Amino acid sequence: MMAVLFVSQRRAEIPRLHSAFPDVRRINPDQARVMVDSGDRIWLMTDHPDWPALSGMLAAQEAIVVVMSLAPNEAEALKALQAGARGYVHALSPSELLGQVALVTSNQGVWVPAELLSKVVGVAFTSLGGHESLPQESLSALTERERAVALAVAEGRTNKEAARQLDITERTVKAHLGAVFRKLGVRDRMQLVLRLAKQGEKVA
Amino acid sequence: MMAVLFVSQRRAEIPRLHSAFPDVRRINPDQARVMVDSGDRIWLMTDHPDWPALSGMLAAQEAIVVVMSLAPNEAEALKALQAGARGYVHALSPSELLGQVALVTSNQGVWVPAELLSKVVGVAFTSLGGHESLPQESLSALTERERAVALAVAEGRTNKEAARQLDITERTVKAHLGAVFRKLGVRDRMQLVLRLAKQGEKVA
DNA sequence: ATGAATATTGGACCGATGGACAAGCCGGGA
DNA sequence: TCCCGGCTTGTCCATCGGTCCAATATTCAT
Repeated sequence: MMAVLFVSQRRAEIPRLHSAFPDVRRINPDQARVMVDSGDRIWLMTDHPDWPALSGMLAAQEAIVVVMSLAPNEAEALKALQAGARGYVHALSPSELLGQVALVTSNQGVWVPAELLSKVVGVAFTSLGGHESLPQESLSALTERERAVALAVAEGRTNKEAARQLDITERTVKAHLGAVFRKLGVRDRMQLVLRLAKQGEKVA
Repeated sequence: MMAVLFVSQRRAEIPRLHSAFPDVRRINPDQARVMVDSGDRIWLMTDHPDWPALSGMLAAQEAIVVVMSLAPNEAEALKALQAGARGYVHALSPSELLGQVALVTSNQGVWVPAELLSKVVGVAFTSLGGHESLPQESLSALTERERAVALAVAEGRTNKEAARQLDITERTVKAHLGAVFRKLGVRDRMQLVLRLAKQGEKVA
């Protein structure tokens, strides 16, 4: 458990990664889906065409994904974070920095190179003006926690993932979700997301 | 050096912050500009009207700023990060969590509550126009039957309902659906409907 | 004709989901 | 102080959803 894995298509290894984490093992992208376990720390190279999908899949399995690029840039950083990665770093960073990244990401933190961070945040900030509160129409009938659960689920998260994000048990997520279904008159999570999507487009 | 400071207008102290950091001292917002030094760790309450400006000033002095709010929300989180804060957290978080936040932010990391993180990153990403694949594009990768099943499921039907509609077995629906998931790189029907919804709004 | 892709179905397996029934904790109001 | 609504967790259980291993038939291209 808690394995440290280096996922890359072409590159066999990264010396500084090994010096920072002697236990690191290298696996192929297509091996990743079956070899990765919850809590594993994944260093994912961007040398595979489908690395965002792979990142999303690994993140969904509650692995801690850090994307490594040989040519870091803003767009790729955002893609990585959107794909569930907890970090985005230059592949040839010093081992001390890699250790720092691991420390941060292992504690619910996000690590992005300082020069990219400001851009990421800036972009997010400037784009917030338009579509801030979309689906609060029917959500107003819900309590705060029910709303939080509903939104998490409507974003495609599983009950387990929603539980982890809200720091409650899966059982509590089910309780809130059941209340949401009852109040909104929908039968399951699919109907919920469709309902919210429909209202979202009405506002927009 | 490396002082831990709690900056708040009204609130005298936060018990859990003290238990996490016994050395923390409380100062007023107007004292902050002169008392803060490089490397200091600042816990900044949002109970002052000009807290974003204050955060920016402290960040410019290379202090590590974590914004604390009694009612965390997406807009405020973005405001905090845009103002140079390294973290944004609920003011009444457990002391263990506060310790984690300090650990992350002290190591170049960014800390945002899990439920807000996805939104912040998501907003940033969608504003960049990072999508390449249009709806026809992704659906064209599917066969005719796969597309029919995908659409039925994306409209909220269960496998059983989709089977009845297409006059095939539920088992066959599962088979096609599995192929759809594999080709589109999604893990389940929720991700599918979200994918199609996202692409749909771009076309519209 | 032979192989590749597609469509269909079966069985089995197991995790995810939603409901039913119960119950403890906490904060605010009567 | 007592009550109530919201938040939290538990167990049990039926169903749904997704995947793996096959199998058969059809079409199309080489």
